Amino acid sequence: MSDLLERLRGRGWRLTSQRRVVAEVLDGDHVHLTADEVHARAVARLPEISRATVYNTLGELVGLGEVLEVATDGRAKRYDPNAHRAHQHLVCSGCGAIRDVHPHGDPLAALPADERFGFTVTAAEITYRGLCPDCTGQA
Amino acid sequence: MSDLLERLRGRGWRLTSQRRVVAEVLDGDHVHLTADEVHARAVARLPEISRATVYNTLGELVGLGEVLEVATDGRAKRYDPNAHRAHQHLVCSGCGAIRDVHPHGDPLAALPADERFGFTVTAAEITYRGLCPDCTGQA
DNA sequence: ATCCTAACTTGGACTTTGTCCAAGTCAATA
DNA sequence: TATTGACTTGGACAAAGTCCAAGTTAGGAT
Ligand SMILES: [Mn+2]
Ligand SMILES: [Mn+2]
Ligand SMILES: [Zn+2]
Ligand SMILES: [Zn+2]
Repeated sequence: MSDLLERLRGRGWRLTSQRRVVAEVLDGDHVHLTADEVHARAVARLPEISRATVYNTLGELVGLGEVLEVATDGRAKRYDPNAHRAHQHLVCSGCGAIRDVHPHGDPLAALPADERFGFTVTAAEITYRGLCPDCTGQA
Repeated sequence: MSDLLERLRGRGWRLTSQRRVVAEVLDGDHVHLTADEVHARAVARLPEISRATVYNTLGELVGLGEVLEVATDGRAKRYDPNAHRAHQHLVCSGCGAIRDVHPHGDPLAALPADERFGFTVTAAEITYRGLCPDCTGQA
């Protein structure tokens, strides 16, 4: 993730303390934070950072393909820095926990041509749902 | 969908004009309306129906398994009356159009045991993304 | 080292989507 | 047709996100 800052500089970004902090917060490969969670953690390091800047920066990172937007429920979007290895998500219906998972095969291949209705289909996102070990116990 | 009203009566529902109208609006198998779209169409038939009742009724139908909630973007949830035949969704990234699709194979089968992290996995939702015929033209 | 300025950040107003509640209405049973 | 608990209503409230005018600053130019 530290080379993320390099890549951004290469793209002509001004390296502000705000952007640095957002990048730090997103560090790690199994992180799926909401914008407000990113903001809360950013504030811990840089108390005056605003919500607007967090939203702006996340949006820019998504636009550059450095971060993925994940909408597994109808609630707040989650921001996923693991943008460079294709993966899917396993979500606990009890507590909302999210894990990265790697199903085998190409999910696109399962959609036959006569089910594509003339669309140019470019991606398939799979959300697996179930109960995590903790939530399986207390029904 | 007219037997939906029968099923609901069987479950002890009061058959109010509001619920009847919401059921009528949801009639059809390839409909994916937002709550506000349902409300707008319901108002056309029953001008005094409230947003709260539309939300209540949709929530109840989802709870009964008669309607599915679909969250394909980070925007408003869509309500899908096609709850009795398993299917997935193909979404146009340009205009948001949604089609029901039926990929072959069991999507759950693609997730190996060592990628389940102790979860009891019960469902897999696939969102295929691409451009519809109309949007493929004007880049 | 200092200046300059387009790019960036900020707080708050605003929008969209959805929830909640107290008060009023009505469907269904008797 | 009387009763009553289920249902509906409007509006207040909340969560998630967008937008903007005004202020600040990173980084190139001097
Ligand atoms: Mn992920
Ligand atoms: Mn559908
Ligand atoms: Zn859980
Ligand atoms: Zn389209």
